Amino acid sequence: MKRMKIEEQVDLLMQGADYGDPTIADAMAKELEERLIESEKTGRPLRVYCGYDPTSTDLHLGHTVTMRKLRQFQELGHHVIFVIGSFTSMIGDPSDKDKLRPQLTLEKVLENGQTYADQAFRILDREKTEVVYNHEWLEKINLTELVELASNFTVQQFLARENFHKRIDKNEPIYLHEFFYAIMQGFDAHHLNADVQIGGSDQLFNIMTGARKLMTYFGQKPNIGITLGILPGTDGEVRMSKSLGNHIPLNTDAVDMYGKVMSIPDKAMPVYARLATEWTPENVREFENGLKANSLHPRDAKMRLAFGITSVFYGEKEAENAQKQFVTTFQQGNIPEQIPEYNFSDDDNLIDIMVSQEMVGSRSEARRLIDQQGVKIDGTPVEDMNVTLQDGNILQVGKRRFLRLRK
RNA sequence: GGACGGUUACCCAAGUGGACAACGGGGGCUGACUGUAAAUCAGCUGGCAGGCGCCUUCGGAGGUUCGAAUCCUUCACCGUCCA
Repeated sequence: MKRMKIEEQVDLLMQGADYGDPTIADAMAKELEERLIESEKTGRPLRVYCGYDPTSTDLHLGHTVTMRKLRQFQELGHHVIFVIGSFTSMIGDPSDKDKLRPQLTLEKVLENGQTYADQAFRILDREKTEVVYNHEWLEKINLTELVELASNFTVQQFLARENFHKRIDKNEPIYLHEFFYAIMQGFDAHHLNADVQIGGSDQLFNIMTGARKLMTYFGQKPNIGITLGILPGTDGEVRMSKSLGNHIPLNTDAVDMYGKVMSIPDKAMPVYARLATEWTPENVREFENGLKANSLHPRDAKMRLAFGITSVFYGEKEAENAQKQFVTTFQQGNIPEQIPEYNFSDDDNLIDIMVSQEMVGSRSEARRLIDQQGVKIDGTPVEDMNVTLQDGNILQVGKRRFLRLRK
């Protein structure tokens, strides 16, 4: 990977970038190319950073999109800085309007940050990653400095941002400190003397207007922004998020991850390929073209995708096993090799077991599923909920929940 | 400081005295079909019970009423506008 041609590098590093405006995309790609050339000449690695607000400690696939990008830089020999938004997350970013973020204590933030970073090291090279906390410099800014920083911006610039613009039209509140958010982020870039900043495409404004402007003001070369597309959740529509329940968590197992990827809608496959795999731009293009031309069967494509993503986190062996399980269970409708067992007694009836083994949420739900032919014993739908159970019976609830009954 | 509006189930969002366990959409679940847990179609989606019953739920607490998510009082939180 080390000796890639510059244009190949640019191609790889810009993969998945989304600026919503081709002019910016071209400009950024060009600047990146220049800086890569310069880096190669001088031997100075680029300083690349991405900031994370550790409000949740449970990472999912969506979080890994920017991390993977950092990883690519890392592999090309550049210096990666993992910024934990210890200051910013204490304030809370109100642009996520739907959730009221609790005010976290610094202690809690540091703790979360650590967990966060630990999970991130499934992707990043721990040895080569510098982890920093932005409260270390941001909390030292005094009012005089803040006013000075703020004087680089006009209200109109902020109002031009679509996000704010829309909210004004809809008569929704915009808090003053939301404006500071971009300034703080810009200050991070300045403080770190960053060459490249990674973020989601929702960070375009903060990076372009905030960071680049402030860096220029401080006499630095403005950092290059690589804003990546947003990974949709398993519904294929909206951004992946735990609270929406459409996420693919990292803390799970290979079988589950594989299955979850298989459940995304067909139309989401290209985005996943671009943002969530380790594939080269060439592989991705081939994948997309295959889908478009129908030369690649959608089911096989999705299996390739699921395999590719799962193997990043669990290795090829585990991914292969997950794939095998998937094929036997869902494609062929067989029973998976490994299923939990339960020792029942004569007092247990079917519904009791389903409830106590958490195969269903309530007795009513159990009844409903039986009505719907969704409960099977040894492959036969249960008609009567008072069936006599026998040692060795396989109880199946829905498609995915299995239990071997033992007496 | 003033005027006005909001708070409904996992999410969004109807409902302004009885037919409301509460329209609709999203999500989730089940079934059929298939190309996979995709797409499409159909059903289900508070709990307990299981033959037309009971209990809990519409920001909190009280009240009016035979009867309230709907009216009144009060508290809390949120928002918009004017100053």
